[in-house]
Amino acid sequence: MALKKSEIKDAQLPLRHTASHIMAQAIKRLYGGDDGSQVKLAIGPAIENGFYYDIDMERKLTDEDLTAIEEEMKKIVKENLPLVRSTLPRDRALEFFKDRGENYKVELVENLPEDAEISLYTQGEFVDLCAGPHVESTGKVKALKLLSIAGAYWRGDEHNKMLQRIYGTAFESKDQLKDYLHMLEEAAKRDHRKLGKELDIFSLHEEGPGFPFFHPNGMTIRNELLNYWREVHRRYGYQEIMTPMILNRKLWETSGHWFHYKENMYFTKIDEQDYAIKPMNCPGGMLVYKSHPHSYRELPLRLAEIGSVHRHELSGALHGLFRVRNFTQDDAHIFMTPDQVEGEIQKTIDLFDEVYQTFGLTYTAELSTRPENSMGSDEMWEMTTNALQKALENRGLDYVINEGDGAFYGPKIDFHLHDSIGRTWQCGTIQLDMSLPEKFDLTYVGEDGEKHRPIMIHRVVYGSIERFIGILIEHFAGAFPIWFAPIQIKILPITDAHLEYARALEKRFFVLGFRVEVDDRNEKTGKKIRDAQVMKIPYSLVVGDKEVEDQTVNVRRFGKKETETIGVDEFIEMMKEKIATKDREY
RNA sequence: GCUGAUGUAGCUCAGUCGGUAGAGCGUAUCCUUGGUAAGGAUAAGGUCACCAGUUCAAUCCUGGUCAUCAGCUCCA
Repeated sequence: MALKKSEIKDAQLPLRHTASHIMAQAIKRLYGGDDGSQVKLAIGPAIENGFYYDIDMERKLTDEDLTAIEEEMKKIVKENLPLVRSTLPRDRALEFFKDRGENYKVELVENLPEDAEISLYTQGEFVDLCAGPHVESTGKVKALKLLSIAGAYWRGDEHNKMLQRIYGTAFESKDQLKDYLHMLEEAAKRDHRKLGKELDIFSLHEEGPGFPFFHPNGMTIRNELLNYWREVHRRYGYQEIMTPMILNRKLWETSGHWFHYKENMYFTKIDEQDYAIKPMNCPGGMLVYKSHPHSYRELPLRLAEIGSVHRHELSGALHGLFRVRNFTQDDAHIFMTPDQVEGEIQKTIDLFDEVYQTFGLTYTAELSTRPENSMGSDEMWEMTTNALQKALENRGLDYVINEGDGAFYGPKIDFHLHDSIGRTWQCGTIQLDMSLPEKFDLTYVGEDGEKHRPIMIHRVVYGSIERFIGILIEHFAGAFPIWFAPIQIKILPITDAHLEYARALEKRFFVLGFRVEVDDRNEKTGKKIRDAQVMKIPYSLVVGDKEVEDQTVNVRRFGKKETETIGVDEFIEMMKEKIATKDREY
């Protein structure tokens, strides 16, 4: 089933839209001066979880102002003002907003067609340009909260003036608001930057902004994810390659990056010649393909590369592991004949599906089609876009179509993962590329003995290992499945009389490849249990007189209060089983 | 990069209306040998992000730089 992006509507939309008008009205009342002209309104739409309004005023709003505005808004709700729709011809509307000094509204109206009827909504003394829809009166907004103040460019263009944007949210009932605020709290608790520090997974330093440092715990996660990745890709017929980090300017000129991606690249010189640090793996992959002639019999050729890339992202865009300047793509380039496209895309979707399911992540796919400034023939676009669409439909996936959102070199499918608290993350993508095979003059020899141009796709499943780890930290709230938990087992001897037994167990587990530690500190059991729980370690094994005598362990699973005494062999079998099946339950 | 905010011990934070700082956790040592979320004592730890300026004196005031945070823009 395909759905166009513009068709997705939120039931809370009218309510939140009205809330944004109420906020604008409150701000006008508080800071607008006698005629309201000291506050100029830009736009104020409803968004996914709330609403915002962009305003232009001298005074810089503070958190205290936010509280005052919220109070004023509650008054307006109490006044229960009806929202009345009216229309004006375009020239009258222009005059109306010019009189009030609302120059942003004037600009908005000017962009509407000459013969347009302009719709306005009035509530009490407040009138706003607006297409609606709204709820019938301000009293319907039963629960509202203002969340933050931030800067935003007029019309989203960084060359324009920066306005003040106030974010808020609104619901039909107080309970819904409470649930939403609770979800925000839960999200803050799971923040991978916080957990990454607490669980000693990674760190960031002033000495390298955007260049994450992975600690031993982080490397365990990384390596387990990559081991799994390699196992899956081997099964799906991929071969792994590695290409250099630094390559000559000539290559980047051929690929086009030297001209189109320069602001995002890092450069260096070797023997007086220009080199660039790779921001993408593709050009290197092209050289591998080109290193010898290919027959149609070799296709599809799937070359995978776990490649570390560097991109100079804007300083303000950096965000924990989600947005960094050095990240690792689980890249692959697949070269194929035109009639292999559909089947190969299907196979790729299967691979993605398998990987995401392993982590208990559901997803939605988005198909992005031809943009305005694109290269390649109409036939090629049609053929490739159809192939992507058919592959999606053959797999029975629900997907969203983003008209005109593809890359200039080809259509693409993006995979948006849904985490355990309902947020979505773009990770995997399958992009068709009609440009690079052309630029690098890639060929294969067909059945007819002639040279042909292969079709190529780029694809990543994890997207960026760094970002994916960040998502997993938040998805599991740091309580990872056994198979990639940094420490799987903590052995807690009750007194040092039991240390010898604990050490013997540790050795046995270590030999089996389990990640195990003994808490040999001079602390009470309660303290050791607490610390193991804080570190979210899957299994705490308490060993005392009873366990030594019976050769057992007392197992406490993370997050559970009850314990269970089982034989050591039984515990080992359970561990092996959970690891082998990548079980997400403890 | 832009707008706004923030930067004090390893972590989380308090504090000084200008006279070089404190708590809890963590760490070390000692006592305690304790059965499922924090046993006790003592100690070590800070150029108060960095660089200038004002001042008899700056962690505190002013300016700049860097980093982080909330957004915008951009994106894996």
